[in-house]
Amino acid sequence: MRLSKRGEYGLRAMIVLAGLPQPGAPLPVVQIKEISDREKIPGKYLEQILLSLKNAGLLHSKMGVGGGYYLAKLPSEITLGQIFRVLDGPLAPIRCVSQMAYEPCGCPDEQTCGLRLVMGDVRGAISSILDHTSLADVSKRQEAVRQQISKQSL
Amino acid sequence: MRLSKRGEYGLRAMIVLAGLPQPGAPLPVVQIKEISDREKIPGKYLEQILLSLKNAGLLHSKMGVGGGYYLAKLPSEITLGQIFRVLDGPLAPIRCVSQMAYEPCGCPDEQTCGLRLVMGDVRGAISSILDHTSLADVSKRQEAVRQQISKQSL
DNA sequence: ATGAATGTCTATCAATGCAATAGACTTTGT
DNA sequence: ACAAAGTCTATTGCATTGATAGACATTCAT
Repeated sequence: MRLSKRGEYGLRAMIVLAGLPQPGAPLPVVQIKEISDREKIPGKYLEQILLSLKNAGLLHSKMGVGGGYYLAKLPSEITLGQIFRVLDGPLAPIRCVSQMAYEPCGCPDEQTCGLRLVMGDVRGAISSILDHTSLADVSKRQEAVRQQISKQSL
Repeated sequence: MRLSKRGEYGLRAMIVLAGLPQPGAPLPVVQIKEISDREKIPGKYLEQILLSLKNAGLLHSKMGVGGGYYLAKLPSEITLGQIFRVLDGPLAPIRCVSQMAYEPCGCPDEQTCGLRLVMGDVRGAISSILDHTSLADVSKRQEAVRQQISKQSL
């Protein structure tokens, strides 16, 4: 049940983009290099990943001096599920329970297939997290943890 | 978030083993060929899979004429999580949230890493299903669905 | 207009893992 | 002794993954 490096890097990058201290301007534009340094991700690889995310409509970019990437929507409007699907495909562990990419699996009877019943639950559980957690939720949660920690250290 | 064929075949096979109509004898012994025919799994591949499951202590076997495989414990004592881990490794999407195979992931601060917080939830959700669903639970559920269906057809 | 800074695009590569196949070997029952 | 099962190890083809490379396009400052 593994998240690929592609997916991992992409999610990390989007979380950084969403969490960066916003300068007065409405659009915090960040360069690839800034993100790859911060998160220790190979720059050239991250390049491809951000490009995919851009082509999927989750990021916008600006070329040239002072350019970089910025979120295409508000952090509260981008879910981790959207990001994941762009980079790693369907959430479902097995295609016959996928909502976005269903395909029959050839078992004798799909309706009563035990594996399918359980994997349907798993897909649902994963989706209920990733499709209902936005980048804004992640930032909030990080902040909450930070406060928790500073409270304990008193 | 994909289940490998190995994992899929192994889970299917174990579910079959657990669900087979039990002849009077305490141990329903089933041959590889029987399972591979029923579930349309390449026989030689299934062989390796069942062997792994045996070496992991989830199956027992009997060689020679009239031999085959049978569950090493009661269906209620074998969880899908156990089977999954033997064939596909840790449940966690990312190693830094794995209970069985933890490894640091090198992010700046693990405690406040947004990705880690969310993937921890995902791991928990998957585990709460697979580690709390036994082969007996699967059989019960299949039976329930069958009854549901026959009720509707009236 | 020029040049530097940035993103865009496509190709390529090595390594790995996956799915499957093959075949020789061992044990057991009759 | 033979046939029916599981055991074990090697091999193979193929796709995917993670990464690197380099030529190209756009933008801005001067």
